[in-house]
Amino acid sequence: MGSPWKAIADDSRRQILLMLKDGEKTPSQIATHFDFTLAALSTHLKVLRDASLVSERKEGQNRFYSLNQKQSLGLVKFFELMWGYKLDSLKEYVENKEKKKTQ
Amino acid sequence: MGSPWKAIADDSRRQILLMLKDGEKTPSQIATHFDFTLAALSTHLKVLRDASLVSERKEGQNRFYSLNQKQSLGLVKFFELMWGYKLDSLKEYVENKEKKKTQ
DNA sequence: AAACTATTTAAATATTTAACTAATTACATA
DNA sequence: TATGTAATTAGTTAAATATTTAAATAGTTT
Repeated sequence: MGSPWKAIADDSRRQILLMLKDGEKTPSQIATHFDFTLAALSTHLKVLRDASLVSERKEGQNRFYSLNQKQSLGLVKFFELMWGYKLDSLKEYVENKEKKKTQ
Repeated sequence: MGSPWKAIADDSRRQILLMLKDGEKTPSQIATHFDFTLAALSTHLKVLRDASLVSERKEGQNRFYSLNQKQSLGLVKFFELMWGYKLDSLKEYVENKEKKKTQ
C-alpha cells in the first residue's frame, strides 16, 4: 500500500478529496476542476487508491470514486499519538469548533 | 512558509515529531535515533521549522526543538473539512478512543 | 587566541514525483 | 463490426527531495 501521508501531501490530491466529500464522482467530472490532463488526474487517483483514501466503483464505462473515510481517520491517529495519547487538545479543538458552529 | 503537509509526509520527520512530544530535544539527541547524518537531520528540522510544526530555542551552543501544536491542529482542520464540517465522525472517533482508554 | 563542540549551510548526486503525449483497454452504441 | 467515449498505462522529461561530504558559523573552554 502506498503511503497515505505522501498521497495527502499533494495540493491537488487534497482538493480531490474535498471534492468527493459530497458524494462520488467520475474522473471526467473531477478533471474539469483542474488544468492538467485526464492522464495526470488518473495517476493522482491511483495514488489515492493505493493509499486507500478513496474507493473505486465501476459501472459500465464509468468509474466512480468516493471517499474512504476509515483510512483518513487513521491519519488522525498520528496527531493523537503526537499529542501524547491524551486527546485533550484534539477534543478541545473539536468541541470549540462545535460551539462556534452553534453560536 | 513551507507546506506542513509535505513536512509531515516524510516518515523520519513524523518520527521526529513523535520524539518531541515528551519535551524539547537537541538535534544531537534526535540524531542518535536515526541512521542518517546530523546534516541530513538538520535539513529535516529546517523543513519542520519552515512549516511551523516545531519551534527552535537557542541556549548557548545548543538548540532545543519543541512541538508547535497549533500548526498541527491546523492540519486536522483539513480532515474536518473533508468530513463536511460535520465533525461527527471526528468527534465520535475521539470519544470512542476515550472510552477505550478508560475501559 | 587556539581548539573543541554543536549545528547549519553549500555543493553534488541519486531518487522520487508530477506532468505531458501517445498508445492501450474496456465498454457502449450505431 | 466499426466508431466513439471513459479511463488507464507506458514512456519520457523536468522539477523537487533526501542524502552525503565538506566547509562555515557560533558559542565554549583551555
